[in-house]
Amino acid sequence: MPELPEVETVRRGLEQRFVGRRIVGVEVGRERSVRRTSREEVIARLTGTTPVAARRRGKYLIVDLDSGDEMMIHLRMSGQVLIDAPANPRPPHTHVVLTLAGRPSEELRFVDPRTFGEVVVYDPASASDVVPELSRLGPDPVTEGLDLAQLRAALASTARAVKAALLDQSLVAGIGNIYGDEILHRARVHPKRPARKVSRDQARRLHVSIHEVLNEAIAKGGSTLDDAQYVDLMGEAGSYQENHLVYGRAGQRCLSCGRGFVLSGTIGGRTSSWCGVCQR
DNA sequence: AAACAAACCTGTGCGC
DNA sequence: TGCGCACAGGTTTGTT
Repeated sequence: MPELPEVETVRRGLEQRFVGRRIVGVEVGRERSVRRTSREEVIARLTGTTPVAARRRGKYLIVDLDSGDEMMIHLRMSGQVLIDAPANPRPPHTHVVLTLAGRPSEELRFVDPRTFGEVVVYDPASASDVVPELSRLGPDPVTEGLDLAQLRAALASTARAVKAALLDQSLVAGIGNIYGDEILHRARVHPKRPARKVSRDQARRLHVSIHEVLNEAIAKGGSTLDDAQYVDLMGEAGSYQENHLVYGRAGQRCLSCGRGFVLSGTIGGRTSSWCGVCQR
C-alpha cells in the first residue's frame, strides 16, 4: 500500500502529534507485528521513553527516542499508524498500542490486517544486524536528493526493465507500484524499456518526473484507493488518486494524449499500466 | 544477472 | 445470497 508520499504524510503526522509525548504504556497484541525482536523487548525499550524526532528513508519510518534507541516502522501492504483517544474503540487488527502522556491522553495505534508490516525497537549501534535493509537503501529522492548523474548511474547498472529498476529500493528508495507507473507515464518512457537503454533525454525526464510526482503526491497527502487502506494519522484519506493518469486505468483512454489507451501487463512481477501511444 | 514463483496474511471484488 | 478464485500499495528468499 504505502509508498514514499504516504509514508511521508504519516511521518509528518508523527512529528506533529507523537514527537515530544512520553510513552507511558505499551501493549503488543499480535507478536507477529514485532517478530524481528519480541514483545518483551519492544515493551522494555519503549516504556518511559519520549520520541524526539520522526524521520523517513524510502518507505521506512524511523523514530528517534530520548533513550538513544530507534523505532523502525514499516507499513508494508496494509499497515496504518493512527492516533486516537483511548475511549474510542480500537479498529480490528490493532496490534501495537502506545499510550501517550498528556491531557487528554492519546493512543498511537499500529493497525495491520495482513501483518506484513512491523515495528522494531533497537540500539542504533546494532542497526546493521537488526535492520540490515536500511543500509541497503538507495538515495531517497525527497530527503536526500537524487541528482541526474545518480539516476543515470542507477539505470545503467541493470539490464532489467526500467520499471523494475525504479522499484528496486537499493537503486532509489521510496518508489512503489503506483508512483512507478505514474512517473514513467509523465516521463513518457515505456516501462519495459531496459533500464540500461534509457536515453539521456529520457533519463532527464524521469529525473524531473520522479521529483514532481512524489512532491505533488506528498502535497495531496498521498493516494487513498477504493479500499481506503491508506489514511494518515488522523484517519484522513489522501487525494492524489484523483491525479493518477495510468495506475488503475487499464483499458481506458489515455488522459494525456487522448488517442492511446492504457495498456497493462506484468513487469518485474508487478502489474503495470502505461499508454501505448505516449510512452516509448 | 535476471526472471519467476512462492512466501508472509487478510480482505475485497467479481463471476457464476 | 453464497462460494471460489484472483488479486492487492511490499519485500525477502529460493529456484531456474
